[in-house]
Amino acid sequence: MTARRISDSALRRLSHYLRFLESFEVEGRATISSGDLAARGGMTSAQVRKDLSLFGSFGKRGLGYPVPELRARLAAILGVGRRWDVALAGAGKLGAALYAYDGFRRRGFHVAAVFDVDPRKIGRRWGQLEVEDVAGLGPSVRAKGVEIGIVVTPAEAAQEVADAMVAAGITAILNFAPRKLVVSDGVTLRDVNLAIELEALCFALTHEGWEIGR
Amino acid sequence: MTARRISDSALRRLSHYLRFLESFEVEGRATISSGDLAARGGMTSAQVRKDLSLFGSFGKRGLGYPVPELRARLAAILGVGRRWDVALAGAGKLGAALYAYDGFRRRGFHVAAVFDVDPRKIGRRWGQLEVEDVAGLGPSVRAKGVEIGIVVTPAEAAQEVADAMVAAGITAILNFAPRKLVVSDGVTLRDVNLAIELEALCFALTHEGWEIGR
DNA sequence: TATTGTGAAAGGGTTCACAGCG
DNA sequence: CGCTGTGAACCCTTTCACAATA
Repeated sequence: MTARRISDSALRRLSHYLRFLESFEVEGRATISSGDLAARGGMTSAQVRKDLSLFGSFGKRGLGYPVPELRARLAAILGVGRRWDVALAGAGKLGAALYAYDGFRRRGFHVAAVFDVDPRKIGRRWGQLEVEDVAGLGPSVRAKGVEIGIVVTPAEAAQEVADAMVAAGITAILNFAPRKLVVSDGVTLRDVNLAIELEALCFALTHEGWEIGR
Repeated sequence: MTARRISDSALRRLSHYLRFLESFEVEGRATISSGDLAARGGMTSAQVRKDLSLFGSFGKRGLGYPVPELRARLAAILGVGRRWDVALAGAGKLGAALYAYDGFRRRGFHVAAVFDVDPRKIGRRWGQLEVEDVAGLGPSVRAKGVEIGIVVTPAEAAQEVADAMVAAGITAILNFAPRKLVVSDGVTLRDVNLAIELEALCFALTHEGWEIGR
């Protein structure tokens, strides 16, 4: 166990396992085999075992894995057992949708600040929060101890906002703006790019018979 | 050229190349080398050449690629030169954000129908559209010739809605619901899962020093 | 006996390096 | 000479297969 590297696909699978285990736990299952866990998500049993073995051995040979225990270990591995404070940059429709998204809160993510440039939006109340001027992002983020930034600005503003987040000490950014951002080493950046996903669908529709691989 | 398979990562890169080329074209550049194109997105020149070579040879040795021509070829390869009719299932905040998203329209995606189960939402006007009862999804999608479905329902309703879409002849689905969907062979499914992206950020924050691979 | 944990093999994506050509 | 196109090498991920063991 304890490697220094995990592939993006393996990391995504861990998230899936966690969700599957949560539902198995609700169903009252005490143990589960790698095969049953894999079946739930179209993976293979060997893959499940390899993925888990990156972090230790949690199972019993002949029996499988104890469901509540593995669920707890996975949550700890992913780091989702605690509350995480998030800053939203961009008080537009997408920002509002994310803010209202309930699965967010349920997973321990707490929107601690919302920023925008638009004077008509600044000062508006969002639940307990007030939309702040993006100019004050640095001090506000520092004061609130925010660790995760979400960029939901137009493409043009995204890099500038990301820079401000990094300068304020944020080291994990989720970017929804359709533009490639550059961040310094040590900052984790993930992109959700609607255009790319839609173009992949168009490609599939246009090239019947082609396979889109892992 | 003309393979039968492309990796997901290569396909995503093609989308990036297209966007880079569009901006190079606006800047008035006539030709561009694989190195310059790669530099824009942190890729390598060999990767650019390999990706493009899947579909033909578009460059001139010693010179590079003609910008407008390659842009057009890429757009054709991705299938984004035309209008695509899209159906949105879920008239909630996220659906509304996507509906209003301008990059959408600009890329040729046209929301042709919006569906929901909530009687209070059904019948409401969304621009030119009226929110329809999801019970009538099949006939409506068929009548309008919709080819792409976007699922923005709660997790519980997602599979049922996807099934209805497939039954109505849709073969390309973008799923925003945080749940693994099962679709028949021949249907292309892509997921945008906010929980997974956030958990990946938590993992990175929790495991300083770990690298998250491609 | 059923199932894990894991080396070894296979598969496939990326990088290298260079021949080919404008 | 500069840059593309591509076979070969390399590297990483997935799959296989089996010894270990509850």
